[in-house]
Parts: sequence; C-alpha cells; structure tokens
Amino acid sequence: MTLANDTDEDNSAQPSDRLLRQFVGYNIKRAYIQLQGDLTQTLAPFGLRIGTFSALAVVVGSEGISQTQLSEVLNIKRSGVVVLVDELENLGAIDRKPVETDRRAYALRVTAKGWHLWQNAERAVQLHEDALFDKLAVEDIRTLRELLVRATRSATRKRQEAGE
Amino acid sequence: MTLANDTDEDNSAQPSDRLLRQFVGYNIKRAYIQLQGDLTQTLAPFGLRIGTFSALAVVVGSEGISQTQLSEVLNIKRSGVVVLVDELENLGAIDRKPVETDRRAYALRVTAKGWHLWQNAERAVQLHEDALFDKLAVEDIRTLRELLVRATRSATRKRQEAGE
DNA sequence: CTATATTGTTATGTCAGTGAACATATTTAA
DNA sequence: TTAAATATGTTCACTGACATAACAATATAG
Repeated sequence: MTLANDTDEDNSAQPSDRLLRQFVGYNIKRAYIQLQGDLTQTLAPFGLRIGTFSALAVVVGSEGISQTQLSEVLNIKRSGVVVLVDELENLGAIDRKPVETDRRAYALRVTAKGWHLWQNAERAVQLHEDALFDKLAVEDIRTLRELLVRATRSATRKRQEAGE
Repeated sequence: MTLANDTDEDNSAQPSDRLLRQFVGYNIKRAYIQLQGDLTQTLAPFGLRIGTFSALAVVVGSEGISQTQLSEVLNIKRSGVVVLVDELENLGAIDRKPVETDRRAYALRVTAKGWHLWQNAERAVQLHEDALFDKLAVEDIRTLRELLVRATRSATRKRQEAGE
C-alpha cells in the first residue's frame, strides 16, 4: 500500500504528491489506510482482526450461513474462510453445526459469547469512526466532496437513462 | 482484504453484509478495491504497477528528490523504495544521479522516456477513473454522501474552533 | 450406477510491505 | 581532530492477507 504521508509539516503550495492527489483512487486509499490502521487497534482488545470482525458481522446477520456462502459475501476464497472461522471458533464466538441434509457442509452459528462480543465490538468501532472523523485532513474532505459530486452526477445520468 | 461481493444478484431487503455497511471503513474499502483492481490492469500496458506509478508521479513532481524523501512522501520504508526505484530505472523512466554534496544519496531524475511514460499513464488513469465512476454502485454513492456530510460537519467544527 | 460437481481442508505460492542488520558517508560532540 | 552518533541506500528474512491447486468426503445428474 503506497500513499503519501499525512503529516503536512511542509505546507508548501506544491506538495510532492500533487500529481497523485488528482486521482480518486489515491485519495480513497489515503482515507482507507487511515481508518484501517486505527481500526486494527480498536479491535485488538476484543481479540478480533478486521477479517474476523467482518466474518462475525456476517454470521451474526445471517445465522446458519455456510462457509462457501460466507466466502461469497466476504468476496474471498473458501480456503481463506477456514482461517477466519477457525479463529472465531477458537474465540468461542461461533460454532460449526453439522447440516443434517448435507454432511459436507457446516451451518455457522453465533454463540451467546459471540453475540456479546459482536455487540461490544460493533459499538467500539462506531465510536472509533466517530472520533476518527475529526482527524480527516481538510484536503481529504475537499477531495471527497469532489468525489461525491462526480459520483452523484454519474448516478443522475443513470437515473435519466433508466427514464426516471 | 475482506469485503462484500458487489454482485447484488440477491436484492433482498437484508443483505448479508448489512451490519458491515454501516461502517465508513467498510464502504471506503469497497470503493478502493473496485478502483484498485481495475487500475492495475490500466497500468499494466505501461509496465507500471500502482506503486511504481505513484513513485513516478512523485519524481515527476519533485525532480531531484532523494530516496529517503520519496519514502516519506509515499509513506513507506526506505527499503521498500529501493524496489520501486530499481523497477523504474530498469524501465528507463528515471535515473539515480549521484549528489556531489552528499555521496550517500541519489537525486532521482525523470528521463525523457519517463516523462512520456508519465504523460501517457496519467491520461490513461484519468480516463480509467472517469469511466469507472459509471460503475459505482448507488449504495456506495449513498454512503459517500453520508461520509461527506459527516466530514463536512467535522470541518465546520474545526473552523469554528479556530474562530473563523 | 457412474460421472460430475460441491464442501471444507491443507499445503504452497504470491505480493506488498516491514524490520533488522550492514557498508558507506556525514554530522555532532568532546 | 578525533570519536560517537546519525543518515543513506541496500540486502535479506519475515509477515499478513490473500490466491491456487490438489484432495477426501459427499452430493447430484445423466
């Protein structure tokens, strides 16, 4: 992940990454890295990583989901899900219930412990994001506004095409 | 990188990742992955990766920059810069000019070839991003609007604190 | 019933980056 | 001025978060 440093101790009119800041992808990446780095710390006290947090969220929201289905929702391969489910199972947050009608598959279920874990982690991340918004650089905000304008224009065009 | 699938072939009222969609980080990630995946393909014909593209942009914009400075702008370690500079040098896009006043350091310079490469790549990425905006899911746009509102509120609060 | 497909699993590879150690060169302090 | 501390670029081993490929067990289709 390559992105420019946030610390604008050099507030010259020509930042070294000015040619990159024109790109939405670059600015999105900056925003994401900032959120991600800190989120990892927010989740650590719960024994969760971003991946396991995401997987837990999906299982909480879709009880009985299979690992293959989970891999589709998370957009990763089945082999990657094994690690996440193992980790959540070791935490005692979910369990693999054998499916009677298909002995190859498991139905993933949240335990009582997992439910409480989810509630606490969810609240922590909400607070985390609220706090982090105060730290968004003004430059990022400007770019996000530009992004919004373009995205909205795109959505409007879509609606017009659809004859709305 | 864990994120939910874009293909909303299941347009139920309760998507399996609904608990994740409340988070800005999750939506930012979705947007970034979408942009990033395709950007890699856009850059491939030029022999560039996202990392080398970014490094080239910085050198173009700050001729004579050192590798340590470049690492600070790109927010990666010096050891990571070596790979990028090697790759750009092998492409003939930049060169390492010895600095007379400091024999440890190199001044990174764009070659004529590198300048043309940058111009073509920059244009390609601009076109790429314009085209990609049509593909941004409406849900992402909605979330980005929300993000903007919160970010703007945050910026306003900052200005008020500053007494503007 | 046989051929094909699917589920979860393991082992291995990849890719972008970090961390630690190093040679060389420069700056700071005694 | 010499000695200690610091900075630059480099190498190599390592990590985290995936993907790919092969596999056994099971299920489904022809």
